[in-house]
Amino acid sequence: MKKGEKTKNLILAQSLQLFSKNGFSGTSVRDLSSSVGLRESAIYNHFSSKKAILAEIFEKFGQSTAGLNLLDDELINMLNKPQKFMQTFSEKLLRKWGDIEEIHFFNLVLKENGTEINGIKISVNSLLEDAQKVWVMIFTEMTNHKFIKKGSPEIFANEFIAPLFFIRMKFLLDEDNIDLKSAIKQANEHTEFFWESIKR
Amino acid sequence: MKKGEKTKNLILAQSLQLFSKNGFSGTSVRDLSSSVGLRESAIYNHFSSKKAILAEIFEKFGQSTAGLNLLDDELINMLNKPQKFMQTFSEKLLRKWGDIEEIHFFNLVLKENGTEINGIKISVNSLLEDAQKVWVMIFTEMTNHKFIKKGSPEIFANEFIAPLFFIRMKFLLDEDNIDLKSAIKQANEHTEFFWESIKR
DNA sequence: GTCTATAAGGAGATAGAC
DNA sequence: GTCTATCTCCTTATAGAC
Repeated sequence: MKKGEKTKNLILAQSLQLFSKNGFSGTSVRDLSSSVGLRESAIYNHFSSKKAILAEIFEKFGQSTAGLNLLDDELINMLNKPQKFMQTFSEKLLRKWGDIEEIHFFNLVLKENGTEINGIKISVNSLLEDAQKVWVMIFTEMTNHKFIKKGSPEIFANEFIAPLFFIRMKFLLDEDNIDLKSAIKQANEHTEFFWESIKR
Repeated sequence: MKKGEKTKNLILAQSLQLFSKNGFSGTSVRDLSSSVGLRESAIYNHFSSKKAILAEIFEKFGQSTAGLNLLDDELINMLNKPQKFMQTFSEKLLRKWGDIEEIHFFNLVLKENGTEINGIKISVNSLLEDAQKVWVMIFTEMTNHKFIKKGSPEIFANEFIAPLFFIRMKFLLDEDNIDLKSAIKQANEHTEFFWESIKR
């Protein structure tokens, strides 16, 4: 990181927090600068406009990984034990979702859903669809290797992911009431229930 | 409805639409009045403040029914046919969710999640929890009457509702891309899949 | 890179005529 | 109930000194 980027990153971090709490329109450059400890005008030394800050937040956090980065070797080697695989993955995913920056970003996406930024529409849907695609792949693989029973990988993916998103909304949305423990517990219950439906 | 309430209701309707699209902070009284066809000051003849409009929107739409009002006699008499019951209910629920005012209100709740209004916190969670409670009751009933297999009604409720919310987010969130047909199709697939897990 | 000062317009809200 | 006119404060953003 360049030396001069320190303040810029501080502005980005504070912006993410404030935007996620009060929305883009609900946050003034004044709010923002005072939370960083600068004057308003100093902000414009790092960003050309308020909207440019939002754009850069989405550049930084916006490339949804849909949990793809969680698929390390340890997990891949578990593909032949689907229940263990799903349980391990869920827990990793929820821990990632429980991270304060992830929570802020998710809240921001919910608040700014539909807003256009640099010609790209902010969309909750894209988050859901990305996750779905990954799991269609995984269940296709599992079906091909006969680790699970025959069936539509699309339906399997929906049925597996939907409750995880539900859990995220219930336990990992309000930063003052993060309940990772309950989230993981409920995810385990889900995986167990789901496994009964897809085991051979 | 009183005679003088006509304009007031028009203001409420337009506000719901604009707030849901641009957020509360992103909508000015000016935007609002011009969309109604009045001057700003005329708004204050019906509401004491901009915030009072938001409050009244939540009074009008806010009492989540969680689908309770969908439980008519026709449905209640189907309790002994759980699959048919769930399928009929889902379709009714999705049709309700596909209503343009419901979509606007849901988007508003997502945008203003966490905002306090008259001391009450706007919360997506309360929507989820309300729905969950209703279905815990239903599955308890079904279990007691041995229409479905033994199991935790709470888990059954989560597993049944979560995919419906997922479907709502996917097909009934963006008012310019409402896809009720796909929503109902996917809900039927879900019900069928879920039924296999809970039938005796 | 941050400061002070300032521009130019938008915000919510009120007063009083019709 | 709606209008015109107006108030006061806040908003994003820029200019130029240090």
